[in-house]
Amino acid sequence: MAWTDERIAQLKAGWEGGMTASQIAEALGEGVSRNAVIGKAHRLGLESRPSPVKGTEDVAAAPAAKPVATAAPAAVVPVSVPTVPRPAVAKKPARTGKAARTTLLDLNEKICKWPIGHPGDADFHFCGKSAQAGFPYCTEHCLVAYQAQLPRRDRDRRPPPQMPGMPRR
DNA sequence: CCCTGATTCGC
DNA sequence: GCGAATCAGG
Repeated sequence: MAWTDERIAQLKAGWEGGMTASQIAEALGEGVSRNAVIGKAHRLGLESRPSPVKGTEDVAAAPAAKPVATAAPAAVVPVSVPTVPRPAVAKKPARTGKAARTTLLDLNEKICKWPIGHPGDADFHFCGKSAQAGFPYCTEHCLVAYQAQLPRRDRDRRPPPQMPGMPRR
């Protein structure tokens, strides 16, 4: 897939907004690897977000003039917001703002689909953490979703509440 | 094992 | 220019 202006803008927005390379790759859609994102980010000169592995050192070496550029990117990205349905992700955590929420459009096999809140509510979203391989949820929510069977005598045998209009078995 | 970004290098 | 493979680390 080609790096159109729009996709580059999306990449920049994500990168500067603090999304990880793989998150950006997922947001950009199928066929985009995190390597592609990182490679492109570097070629764009967007470089050097503190890598967990590379030292953001500068300890005694730097003579004071290191402003610790971690300050908020201020007004990040108006991007070129199209008037048409956007494929995914319009998130910009805005650093100090609220966390990026995972919407329906962000979901894929690798993302925890545990719902947070109620559908229809403005703030309804999904867990969004990395799903356990082979499961629809992250480890935390797998623990909730998949529980070991209790011994029969310990189990609550009352029938579950019946929803109105639900067919009876 | 999961993940992170960085770098290399054949295409 | 692109990105898979690899590296190096959490």
